[in-house]
Amino acid sequence: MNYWILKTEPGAYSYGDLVKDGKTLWDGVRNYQARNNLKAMKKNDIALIYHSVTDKEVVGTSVVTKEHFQDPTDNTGTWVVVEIKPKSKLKKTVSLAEIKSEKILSDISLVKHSRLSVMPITKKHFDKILKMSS
DNA sequence: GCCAACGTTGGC
DNA sequence: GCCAACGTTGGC
Repeated sequence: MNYWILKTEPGAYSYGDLVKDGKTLWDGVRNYQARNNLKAMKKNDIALIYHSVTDKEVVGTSVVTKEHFQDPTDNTGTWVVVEIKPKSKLKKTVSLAEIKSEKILSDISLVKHSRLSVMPITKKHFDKILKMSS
């Protein structure tokens, strides 16, 4: 079981949209590192959903329901998607500022590689963020 | 194959 | 709205 963070601009697609849809294809990823992370995602892995730009906070968790396959919005065969469904909304969102203020979270990818849209997170860090959300 | 130019992302 | 960071593109 692995843990991930998926970043999205809530103006484009928010966690609320995911809840409303019940499931979604995480498409439109056009970055090789992010793609490689998508490819490493396994069914039942857990991903935190992070709202970038306007909110800058982690808002909920999701579950991988289908492992990677070709992105239907891409005809070059280069890019892939996974399917996820919502798991649970955080009782309290965890902001980027809060994450940065926690010493053990200060060097996670979310902070260090702010432009990467799909990134792994260790269980320890995942648990810490969940703890901060309750 | 190098690197300058350019476009995009995302925090502030 | 600005700008730093970074990835990609294209000329050489």
